[in-house]
Amino acid sequence: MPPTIYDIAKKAKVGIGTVSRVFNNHPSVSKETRNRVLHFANRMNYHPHPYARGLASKRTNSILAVIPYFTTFFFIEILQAVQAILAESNYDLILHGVTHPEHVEGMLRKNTVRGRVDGMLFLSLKMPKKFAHEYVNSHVPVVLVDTYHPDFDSFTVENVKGASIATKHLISLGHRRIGILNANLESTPAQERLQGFKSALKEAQIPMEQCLIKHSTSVRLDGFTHEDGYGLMKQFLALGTKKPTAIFVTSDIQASGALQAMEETGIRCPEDIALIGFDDIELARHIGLTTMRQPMSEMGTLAVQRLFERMKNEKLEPIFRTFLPTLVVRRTSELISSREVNQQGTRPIRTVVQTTN
Amino acid sequence: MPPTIYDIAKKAKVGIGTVSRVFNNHPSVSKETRNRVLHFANRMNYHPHPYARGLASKRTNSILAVIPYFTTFFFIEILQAVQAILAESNYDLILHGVTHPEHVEGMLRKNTVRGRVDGMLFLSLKMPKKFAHEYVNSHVPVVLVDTYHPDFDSFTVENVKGASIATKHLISLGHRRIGILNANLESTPAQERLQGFKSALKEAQIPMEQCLIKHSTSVRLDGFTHEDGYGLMKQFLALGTKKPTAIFVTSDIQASGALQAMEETGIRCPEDIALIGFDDIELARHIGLTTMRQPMSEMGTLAVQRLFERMKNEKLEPIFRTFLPTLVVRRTSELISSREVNQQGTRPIRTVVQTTN
DNA sequence: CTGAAAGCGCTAACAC
DNA sequence: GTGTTAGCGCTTTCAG
Repeated sequence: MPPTIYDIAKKAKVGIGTVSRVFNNHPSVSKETRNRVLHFANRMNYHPHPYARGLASKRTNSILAVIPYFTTFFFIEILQAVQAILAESNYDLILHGVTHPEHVEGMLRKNTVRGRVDGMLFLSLKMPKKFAHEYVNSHVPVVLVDTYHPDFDSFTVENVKGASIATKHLISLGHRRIGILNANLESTPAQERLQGFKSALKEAQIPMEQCLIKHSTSVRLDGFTHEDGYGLMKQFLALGTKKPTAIFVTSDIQASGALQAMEETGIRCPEDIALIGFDDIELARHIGLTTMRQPMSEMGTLAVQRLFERMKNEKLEPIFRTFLPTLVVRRTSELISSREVNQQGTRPIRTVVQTTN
Repeated sequence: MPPTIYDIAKKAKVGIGTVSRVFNNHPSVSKETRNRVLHFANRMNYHPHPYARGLASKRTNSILAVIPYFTTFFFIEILQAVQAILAESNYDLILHGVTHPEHVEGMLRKNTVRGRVDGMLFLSLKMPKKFAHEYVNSHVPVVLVDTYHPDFDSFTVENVKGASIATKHLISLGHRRIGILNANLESTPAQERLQGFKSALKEAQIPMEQCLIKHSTSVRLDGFTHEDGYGLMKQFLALGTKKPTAIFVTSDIQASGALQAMEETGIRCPEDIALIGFDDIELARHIGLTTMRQPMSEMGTLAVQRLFERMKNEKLEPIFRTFLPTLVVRRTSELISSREVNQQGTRPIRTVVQTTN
């Protein structure tokens, strides 16, 4: 049986209250008694029981991260940043990957309303109305990432602008027949990226062609998958002479599928069709994919920091912070004419990060 | 203030014990009262407080996963399987990525000894002696994954055999000058894979050449990184005529770096140098890398299942289960002579999984 | 500065 | 079957 506060109180010849104060860094403990308590606590290897503490104090020292599908790179990279900060602050990270959107509500009720955690990071999912209301009233600290709700702090990516920058990049390379390989239009990012794509074309006065606009109808991961990229690219390649010369693909993972389809068909990239992705997951670097980098690590960091602030200060006005993706130029959008050639006649993979305004 | 067991007991005109029994599926509650309780509980949106429950019952309904470096694909894929099972069973997953091995002890003490969790999954880290002893004595359920200790259930990969199979695959393709691009030899998997490599060469009576054996000295992720693969491959390529015709790379992520180095230098794969990796992370499929597949999902699943068993039944004898990696043949080890060529003159990416004995 | 006492919300005997 | 009661280990007044 691990020692309790009583055991160490007895040894140190003090009341349990004093022991408690010591472990909560309460100022009104004499240095002397404090040291004595610490001494015995240490000797007996005492550690406060988190649940007892949680029950009595209503603080749990842990936060909940709710993410869709546990597996995606995007979330992994965000959570990595989150976890780093939490570890420093002695907080636990509880992770809930929701597979079916309809599971969200039950999970929320169980975990947040009943003092399971001190705060919640809610990523990429629609916050149910019912809960939005309840959280605001009951002061449960919530921070949203990659999703928006007026009543909460939100950290989101500027998908529209990002898509527009991506498209303009292709235009600046001289492309005029530009396609978009999109995910499922049910998802907000997919909608926004389509919008950015269209606006860029419009601005450049390039007419839109319906056959160059393709999107996934798959529900799995909202179509942000290798397979969807592969399949849709096959459709593009079947277009014959009406093929685009460049394509904006709405995620790196789809782009990797698209590249595979091209390789199989003998269509070269960027010579025949240039490609630009979205996300800048690690994979993008490995396959030399030009893409729009989302500042995942930064978003994760800022989101937790904000959550901590909110946990300290009940009533902060919600802030809405937005991140602009950055253009990262790699091989799949190299300008053919200016391409560097080395001794062996091959192209080096290199990464150029451009700061966009 | 959320309703407590007292609130709903009052409404339902029963004692709190009865309410408690209802929520713990205790058999001795009449169907009638049970329904009445449930009715009011539902109406008042009652949910038991996890911490109060944990304090009183000594069960927390959550398990801890301790992993090194939060980011690696290998762990992500294992945890994905873990999380899937936990979600079904209504358990919470608490995640601790340890960045510095010396942090392990403090973390362990804080979380497991004091009833923070019901059980622990311990991945890829050395279990400190002190704790091994303590856990066994205090009956804390622990299951190890990708690491071994005689006192606990362990699920590990047969690195030696896997490496041997990989090497034999290259030999069977006709290669005789075979190199190994290894991670940091400090790490156990690196040692074991080197051992398997050597034994396969020996068995085939191929003399070993020191210049074909290279390993990382980097500490970051024990050298299992893209950068290390890139750097070491550059060294191989500098070997000139003494270059190997095939290389066993000890992880997919290193192989991706190696491939990049080859591309930059104009060395073709598999024509000039064939490659085989280890892991079969998602990336491997995307870049057409032949590799040894580790059954990560299966390991994760079996590990939690075993953990659950152990949580139910205090005193089980530790089991030691081992997984044999499977050869997955893709483009980087294609047999040049028998390669399929399609109309466009390009090679299709295809995956062949071979069952090995 | 410190001890005593009253809970936090629930579980688990123990009676009836 | 069901109510009652004593904790689980800690925090937090309230006195002194």
